[in-house]
Amino acid sequence: MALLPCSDRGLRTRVRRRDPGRAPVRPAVAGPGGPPFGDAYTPRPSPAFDMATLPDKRTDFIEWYLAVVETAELSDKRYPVKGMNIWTPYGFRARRNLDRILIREIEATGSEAVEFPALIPQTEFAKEKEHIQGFDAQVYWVTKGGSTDLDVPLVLRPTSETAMYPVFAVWVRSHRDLPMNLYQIVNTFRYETKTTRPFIRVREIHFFEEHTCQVDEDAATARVRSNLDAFGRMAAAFGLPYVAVRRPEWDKFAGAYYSIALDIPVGAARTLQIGSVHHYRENFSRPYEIRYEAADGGSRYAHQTTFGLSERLLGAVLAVHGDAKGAVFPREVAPYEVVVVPILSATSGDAPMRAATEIVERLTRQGLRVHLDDRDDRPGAKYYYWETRGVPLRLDVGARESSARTASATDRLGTRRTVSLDALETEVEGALTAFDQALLAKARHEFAASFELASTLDQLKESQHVRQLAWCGSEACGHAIEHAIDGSLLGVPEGPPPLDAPLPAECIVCGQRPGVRWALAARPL
RNA sequence: GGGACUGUGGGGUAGCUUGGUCCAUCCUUCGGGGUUCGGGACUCCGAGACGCCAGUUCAAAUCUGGCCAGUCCCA
Repeated sequence: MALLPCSDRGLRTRVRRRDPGRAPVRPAVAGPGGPPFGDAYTPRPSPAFDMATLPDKRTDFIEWYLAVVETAELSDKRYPVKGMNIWTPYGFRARRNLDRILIREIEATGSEAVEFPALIPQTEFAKEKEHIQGFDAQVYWVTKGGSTDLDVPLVLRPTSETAMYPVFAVWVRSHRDLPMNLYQIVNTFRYETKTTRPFIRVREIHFFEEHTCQVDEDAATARVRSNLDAFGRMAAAFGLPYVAVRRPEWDKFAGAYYSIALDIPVGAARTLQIGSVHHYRENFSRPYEIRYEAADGGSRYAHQTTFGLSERLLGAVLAVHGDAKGAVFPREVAPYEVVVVPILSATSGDAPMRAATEIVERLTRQGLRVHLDDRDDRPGAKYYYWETRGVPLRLDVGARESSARTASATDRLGTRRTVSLDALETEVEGALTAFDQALLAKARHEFAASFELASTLDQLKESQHVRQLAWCGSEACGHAIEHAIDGSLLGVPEGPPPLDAPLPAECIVCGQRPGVRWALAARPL
């Protein structure tokens, strides 16, 4: 086979992992002189692998996550540069679906796709002070062309403000040019020094970024709202309950007037930021001279906004929906929505295969992403295989079904039903819709259970959830909260907080200041 | 920026403290044959590794140095 398949032949890896129930295999003592041999050394037990057992999601979240990504073959970690993801055929299918959802929703709000270059001259990159400071430690530099040093070093874009805005300055002339709402989906590069994780923390980021220019602050605020609404529709497609939080001053995007982050709870007491919307006011339009002539003849600076998302959404889908068997995809994200497994035996004849082929053809014509698993393998092996890969719906056709003109449908949450071939299209559609609803309901239930009210500093410290607390808004108290939980003050929720409770009169730290509001705090993943 | 640790077939590992019994163990994977096929089949045959470069030594997966890659901790 010349090309690695994107389906059930799989990549040439099968991941096995240590039985999580086993005692730690590494000796606790490791002297400075090297490996802990001698008396302190206990031989490792021979590894026990069990395909059915992933690490426990509750207790070993990260290990579980990595195992899910590997067994689902969404990514290949065997690349010699840290944090650079390889999109496998199966993973790329998921990524395409991710992009499709983002494109559909953002274009519905009147945004247009563009693409700007990946290399940015140092001179442009350096124009906005806070921005450059925020990214300075994270940029890759291109300093040579061949063996010749470049006159002006080039930055490999960590984000595209500084690539776009010098050009926006040329494009924006009149108030009639506004609003200008543009987005691009490109790769950006950030030199992460912390541990990288597939989809969640990478150095080459598959980045969705919308950049807009508006006539004034109110129009920019309206664009922020519009982005938040659009994100709500995107999140629905991903089946992801989330909370929009206005980040505290010290944690906003470099150069922003304010930042609203989109956070989801994952694992125990952790949160994952899956996107952000920023209001820049004139912070960039002034240094980049993005000015327009207003209706009254005056010259004004544009007010700008940005909206950023990435493949983290895929990580979030895995983190939220995945279970003890592996990945679980909502139908819109799923590489395949339906897999058909013909069940053949010595006595079954070719009727099951004929029925399976008919099903695949009809559902494909219906616009579904369907795959026929006709491998020479046992049915049970195929069931496990597709379950680890998160396929929403599986249709089995054996001798019993084919003679009855039916198929047995099992969704990824375990719901079984029999569908009639006469009404195949509508019944499969119904099963997929029901699956998505059940998945979302499950996610919402877990979302609601992941927050906890903290009324005292002790409660704040001991909570094993995302904390909802009363905060006066001062930076000193904010840092006290962060110190107490060894995490971050995520900020103030936009709209109602996750937990419906009467707002205390006093800040959890200082106990007195006015201006108290609900805030959320957690350890970011 | 400072410190510590790790690197063995495609994946996971044993071997390393005390160099030789290792043309490297086990599980899985991969290729081929046969019997099978309604929840991870069995069997037979075959394939596949000591990160890289030097050094010490009669002898290096094992010791030393450098490099590369990765992980963790502290700033």
